[in-house]
Amino acid sequence: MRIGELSERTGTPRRLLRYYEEQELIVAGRSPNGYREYDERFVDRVLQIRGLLDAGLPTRIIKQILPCLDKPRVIHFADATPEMLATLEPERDRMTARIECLVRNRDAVAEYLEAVRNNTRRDPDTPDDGSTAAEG
DNA sequence: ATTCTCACA
DNA sequence: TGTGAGAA
Repeated sequence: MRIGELSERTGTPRRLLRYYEEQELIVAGRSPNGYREYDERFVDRVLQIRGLLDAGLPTRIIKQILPCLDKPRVIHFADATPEMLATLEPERDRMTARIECLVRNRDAVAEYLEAVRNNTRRDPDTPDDGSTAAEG
């Protein structure tokens, strides 16, 4: 498939797909006319990249771990340099911290929503004549 | 349609 | 990290 189709199927702007290629996150084949050619598995690959990026990982790190994620069943221990592991561990901790932060905020929002629901059980369309100022 | 590069937030 | 514009 060409870049347009991959773009639609991954919800990723074409511009961004080329950017990922420039960052060496993906490598596209080329048609005789110079157009990029992608095969089916790039759909999942791009989705995974988006996920890692969204988790806060820099492209530089993703580039390193992507080959390992590509073949989850057979991890290439030889590629796991001490330097790479040293880089990855802080990233793992950052992800953990991010998750905890999200959980806190989700709970805070949920609590707010709950409180608001309890206070606004009247229909918003109903004119307010002030008779409901004090409740409960 | 697709490609590239330069510049910028 | 991601986008816009111009040109081919």
